[in-house]
Amino acid sequence: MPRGAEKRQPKYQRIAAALKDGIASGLYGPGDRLPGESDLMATYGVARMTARQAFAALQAEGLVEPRKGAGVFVREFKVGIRRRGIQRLAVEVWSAGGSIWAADGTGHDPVVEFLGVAEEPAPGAVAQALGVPVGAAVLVRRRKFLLDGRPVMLATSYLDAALAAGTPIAEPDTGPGGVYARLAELGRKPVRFREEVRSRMPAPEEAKALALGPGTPVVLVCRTAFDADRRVVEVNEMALDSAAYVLEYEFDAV
Amino acid sequence: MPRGAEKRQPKYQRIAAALKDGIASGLYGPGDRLPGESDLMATYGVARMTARQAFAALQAEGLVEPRKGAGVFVREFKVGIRRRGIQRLAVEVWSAGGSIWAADGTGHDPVVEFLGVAEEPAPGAVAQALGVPVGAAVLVRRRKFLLDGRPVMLATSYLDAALAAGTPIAEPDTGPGGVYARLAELGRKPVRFREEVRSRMPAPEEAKALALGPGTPVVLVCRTAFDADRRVVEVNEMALDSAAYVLEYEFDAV
DNA sequence: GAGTGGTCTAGACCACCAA
DNA sequence: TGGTGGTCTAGACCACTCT
Repeated sequence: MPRGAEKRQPKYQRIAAALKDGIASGLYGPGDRLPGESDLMATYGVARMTARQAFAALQAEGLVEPRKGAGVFVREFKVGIRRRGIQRLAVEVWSAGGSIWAADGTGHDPVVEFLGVAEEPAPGAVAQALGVPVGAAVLVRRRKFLLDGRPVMLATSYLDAALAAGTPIAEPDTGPGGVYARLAELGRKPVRFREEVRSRMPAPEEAKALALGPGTPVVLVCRTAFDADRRVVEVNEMALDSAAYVLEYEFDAV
Repeated sequence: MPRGAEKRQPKYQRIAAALKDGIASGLYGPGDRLPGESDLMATYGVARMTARQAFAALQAEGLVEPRKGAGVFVREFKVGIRRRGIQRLAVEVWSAGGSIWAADGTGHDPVVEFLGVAEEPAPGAVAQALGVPVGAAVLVRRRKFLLDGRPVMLATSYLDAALAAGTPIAEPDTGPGGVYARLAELGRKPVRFREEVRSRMPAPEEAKALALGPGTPVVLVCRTAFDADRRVVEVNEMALDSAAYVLEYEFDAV
């Protein structure tokens, strides 16, 4: 084999690969502390910035998490919330006054932190979906969901202000069955839903609000609710901690 | 207010924020070149590593993309593929010999790069789902999908080898309607699907195979296909370029 | 108080790209 | 060929955590 043809790989990548092996092999388990920067400097005979680059590569993959003053630790993944996209929105769930979350099978409901409700001018895409003029007032409800004290989702719900103003929908607590039950009482019962799912890296504000470690993407779910006349009654934009969620959609082939 | 209480923000974050403003305001549009490292050093009077840290922060958000020898450029997002999770798997699509992708509305089918088919011992989770003993031979089909020459998805399909071996399913080209049409001919027609959706940062191999820039997550879709007896006939694990895809699920509330 | 990671400096050599 | 980003060194001071 040709001499010196394969050896070209940056030092920091070799160090990162070695650490990754240690994680994969179980030498370092979830929550364990990895060798520190000075350990790597001594072990591999490199400068500190090189050791830091190795850690940066692992952070970018979301495998490790540095803690100031303590060390670098193997990520512990949160318990997955299994979000059953279709069953959870079945009419009987919310029409019976139940929480949509009960269908998610976590065993216990999350804490909802209410961040506010307000009338605001509609963003372009939302206005178009709701069928109101761009800039028209829409009711905006913002909430944060926490499970075991950890934030897992941010949700922003948009409704036609002409429809929802003055109803319990504009209150912090919308009552049993939530917004959908109230919409049904207003004669605008949601009968069909569309969820669009995307993913990207979080903006710094999102990372802070969800307490995301480096290398953790957010999953964006945009749900549109339709009534029997195919009119849009709600648009709900959610940002989920990708380390906390599995989205499940189960359906028949016809 | 307390003196000196607010001014504490690292230089590299201030520089990153200034660049981000430039992107948000349209000063730097998609594909534009940003000021280089030496520009930042001169403009802000910082060392090179500090300027690089600022760029690293933007890369982690997936906003910019460095090109060796050329500069740092604002990311251009790919055209979104709208993947209609439910309609695309309707029986009539593949039973008529059509491509599942035709329902995705991109206007043109992707190129499929066949990476191989083989019998391999089943990974634990797959074996359990397929109802075969752990380590039993399963048929594994690996493919890469490209749109306009760019890779957008990796797919690994698992089937019971006892069922699929010796059939067109074990061939590179499975014929009109694909694997599902062949399963139907074998009396194991898929009638129900479950898709589980996750997201995380890619491993280096995935990033390379999908030509992902830094700061681009992958969306993982694990599809399980059931026949009329609720037996699992296929498990398909897919890794999607999150910058190329929007997943859509539309369903009734009952 | 000792050790950790966070930030920052001031240099260096290299491979790659564009003019 | 000149400028770009990629890698790397050898120091420095700081805030924080742990004990």
